[in-house]
Amino acid sequence: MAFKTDSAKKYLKEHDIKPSTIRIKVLQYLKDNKHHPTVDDIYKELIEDIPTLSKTSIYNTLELFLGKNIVNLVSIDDKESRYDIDTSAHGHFKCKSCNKIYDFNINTSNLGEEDIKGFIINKRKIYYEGICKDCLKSS
Amino acid sequence: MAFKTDSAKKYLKEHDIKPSTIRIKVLQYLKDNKHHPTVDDIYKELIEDIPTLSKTSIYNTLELFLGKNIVNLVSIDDKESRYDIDTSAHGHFKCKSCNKIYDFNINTSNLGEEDIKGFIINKRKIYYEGICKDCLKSS
DNA sequence: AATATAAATTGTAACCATTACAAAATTGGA
DNA sequence: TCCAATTTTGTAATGGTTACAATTTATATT
Ligand SMILES: [Mn+2]
Ligand SMILES: [Mn+2]
Ligand SMILES: [Zn+2]
Ligand SMILES: [Zn+2]
Repeated sequence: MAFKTDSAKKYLKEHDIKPSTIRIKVLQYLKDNKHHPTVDDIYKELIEDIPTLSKTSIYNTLELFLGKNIVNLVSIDDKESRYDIDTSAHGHFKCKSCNKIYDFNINTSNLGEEDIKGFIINKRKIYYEGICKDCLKSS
Repeated sequence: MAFKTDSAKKYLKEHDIKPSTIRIKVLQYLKDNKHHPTVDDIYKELIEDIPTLSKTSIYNTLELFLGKNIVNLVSIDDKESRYDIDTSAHGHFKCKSCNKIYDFNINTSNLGEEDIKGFIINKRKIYYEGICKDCLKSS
């Protein structure tokens, strides 16, 4: 637990979120596990600490976080949603072999957005898929 | 029906797909309706022609088309999958107001993919969301 | 402290797109 | 025509997500 409870409380308050027990724990989990976890990943970990935890609470919390823009939804997986506490602009690469999701930096400024000039762009989602270096090496 | 039956047959054969009745109809629909339809969109239209049509057949056909790389999956909508017969490299913009999905050209060559150098990239999916020009005008 | 009110959390059922799978229908060749 | 392979259908199951009312917890008031 690298991300301390006090930091979590402060962070939530700064983003206009009342720091409840579950919100603090979810935020800590996201800050400590930046590997784009699913709802189930988070639930399975937190149920250890909070035996009464409901999966609905994880959904509620993430929905709240999304609304406050402190997490981003990563829909690179067709089955279940993933969540990313890193809201800086970056792309995601999913390896079809090991299923790992890699972050990579992007430079959208010269991507070329002439066709949608005059549109308001709120979110840019960049999803790549293929085979990662590690998997290529071991084959 | 701009895309003729004979052209559809030829196209399917060229891509190693046996041209069955349903496959031909689905391909024609996709060629004539490039607005990224859902399974239900396709089903609702084709059921008019083929009263015995099963929705499973649409799923089967699209799964086959995906495997043969003649359609792309567009996952910009969180609820249901969309399909695109245009497999050329382009991005998708979804307007949160009118829900229309726009195509736009991209230039991934200067997007910056240094972080995943050495990876095999099979697919690039670029999803934007925001408000389109038309919706901005009428508000 | 006790009470009242609001907010957070839980539990359960429903939703619904997608998948699994076996039965039925169709196709094409011998 | 007969047979086997392929295609298509119908139905049930799956599973992530959502709706929502009940319960619990936090906060404010007296
Ligand atoms: Mn990320
Ligand atoms: Mn498109
Ligand atoms: Zn890999
Ligand atoms: Zn619009």
